Amino acid sequence: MADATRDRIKEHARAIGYIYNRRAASLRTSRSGIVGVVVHDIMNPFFAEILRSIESELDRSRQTFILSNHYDQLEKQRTFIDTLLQLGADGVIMSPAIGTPPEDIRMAEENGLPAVLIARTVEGAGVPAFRGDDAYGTGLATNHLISLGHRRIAMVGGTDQTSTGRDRYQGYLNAMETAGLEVKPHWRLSGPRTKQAGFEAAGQFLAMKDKPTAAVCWNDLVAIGLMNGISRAGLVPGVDISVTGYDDLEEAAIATPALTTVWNGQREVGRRAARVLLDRLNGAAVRASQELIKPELHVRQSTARPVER
Amino acid sequence: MADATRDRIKEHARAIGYIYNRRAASLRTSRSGIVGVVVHDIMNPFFAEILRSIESELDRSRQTFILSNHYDQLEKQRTFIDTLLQLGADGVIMSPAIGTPPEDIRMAEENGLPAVLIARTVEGAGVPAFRGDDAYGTGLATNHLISLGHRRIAMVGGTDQTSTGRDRYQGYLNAMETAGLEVKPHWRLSGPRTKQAGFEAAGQFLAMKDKPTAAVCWNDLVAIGLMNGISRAGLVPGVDISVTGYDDLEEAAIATPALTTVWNGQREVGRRAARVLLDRLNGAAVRASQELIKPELHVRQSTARPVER
DNA sequence: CTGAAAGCGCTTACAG
DNA sequence: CTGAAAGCGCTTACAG
Repeated sequence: MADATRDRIKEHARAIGYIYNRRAASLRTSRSGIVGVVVHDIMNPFFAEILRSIESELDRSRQTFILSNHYDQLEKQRTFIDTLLQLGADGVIMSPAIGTPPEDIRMAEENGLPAVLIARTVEGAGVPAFRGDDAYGTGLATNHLISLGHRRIAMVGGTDQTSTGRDRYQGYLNAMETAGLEVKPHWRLSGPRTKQAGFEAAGQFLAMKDKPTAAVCWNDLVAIGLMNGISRAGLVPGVDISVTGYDDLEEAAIATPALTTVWNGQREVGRRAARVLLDRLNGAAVRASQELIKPELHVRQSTARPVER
Repeated sequence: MADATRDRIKEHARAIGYIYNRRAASLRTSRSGIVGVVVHDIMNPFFAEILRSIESELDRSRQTFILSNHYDQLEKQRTFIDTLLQLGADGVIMSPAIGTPPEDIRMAEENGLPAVLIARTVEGAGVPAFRGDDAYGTGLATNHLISLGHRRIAMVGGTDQTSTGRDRYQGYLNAMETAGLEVKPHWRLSGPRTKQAGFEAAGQFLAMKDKPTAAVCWNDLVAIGLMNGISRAGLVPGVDISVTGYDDLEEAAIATPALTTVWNGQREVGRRAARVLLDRLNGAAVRASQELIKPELHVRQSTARPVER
């Protein structure tokens, strides 16, 4: 049958309500047109912004994408990868759950499910990874506070269990040490990663002896929560306590006070990850590249010279 | 082959790396284990909370769910429904895009894709719908402000193009009229549905002549944005201007000031929608029921007696 | 160039 | 109870 004829038939078929059966096609061609995306939590605006750019990139190539949260539970992540394998998905973009062994990713790859990592890295996975240069980013924030005259600076939120967590803390440490400033262990309030947790950390922060005059926060959510908690306690964030965020979410600019933060290139991360995966689907060779996107400091109203009262 | 034997073989097969091919199974059984969920914007925390409860409900029945945004574009919604049909999805839970004709939903149903609506209704679609009682909810907020002594009350955000928009405005109108209060048309600032838009609406709000002393907002995002804008202008939300939200997002309680808002039962909406869909998949008959979840007023710090200065 | 047949990996109805 | 065969709806390699 000639192509033109086939096209005409298909067009007519569609008009009268024919539905193309992708399962059958996929069974035959072993191409499903499905790409999986799994992150810690899609409701987190940081991932939400990445997802939006992945979405627009995949849309363009008419790939359907399946989204899932793993909530940092390896088991949930494994179930999802299993599902993708069973559905014959063409690839997966993932922000690996804490503790993901490289074998999990290699297993996917060996079963024909190419993977691309975002936001976090897995040592030895041998697949492309896209994320921001976290150490450099918190360095920017810390140096900014130091240059304003702050000497006692806390780091609020995050965990040492992820590469991102270690890198961000390291950037803060390096900046403090380079400036010859003391770093007290109890100035590290690790844990918080949400607005709620940042809000709750305010009490702990304000109760510290040698109370810091500034806080480098894990992300914008923690920073905004912390600022809310500081306000609730009757102090003025951006005046009494300087606060920096991380990510530069859309929300950072309209917070009160407007948040000084580090732009993390989430659009860029999503776009590039999607493109590399699409390239791989079209037969390009894997390069286990580690692309670091250079963050930028966006100074707004939440940081100022320290006020000694 | 006996069941026990089959099970033993399957178990062994899995152990040595066998991957079950769901496409093949689905082709044969015409059951795919996939449920589609399409909403205006999954990044909106209101939907995010609904999605979380849908997720936990579907997880329990081992259904995979595919998520998509339609951004209120009918074309995107149609493409997604097409995709679901092609993949042989078992059902769809949707918050219909503005202007969705009942035929779109009937088409899905006729092709074996049962639908359940959330948050919005489509007249004549003949499928179950779950949402809050919006008119009642904004009535609660408006009456609360009236009882505090407010006489000039604005309504900020939302659109008349959705059933929800019309219902919420109607609830406000009814409450005002029942109390014998005047409603000026320019007190309705329609449009805003995001934090950003609420923030931008503050200028317009504060510039009104006969400036209202309180604002009933479309949702929590608009309310928080508006409060940020009011703060930025040097006024104190919750003192100079009372503000109510809608939805009672997790964020409402930690906003500054803590937001008085209307709990909208999003968990409940998601849970029930998922259950009814699962029931339908298991052969239960459709009932085109319209379940209204009763909202509740949660009073916090963003509302107080009016201050005439 | 055209058309009929094989086969993707399952499940189920059926013959033995 | 067991095992071989048919068939879901596509695509592709192949014979004519």
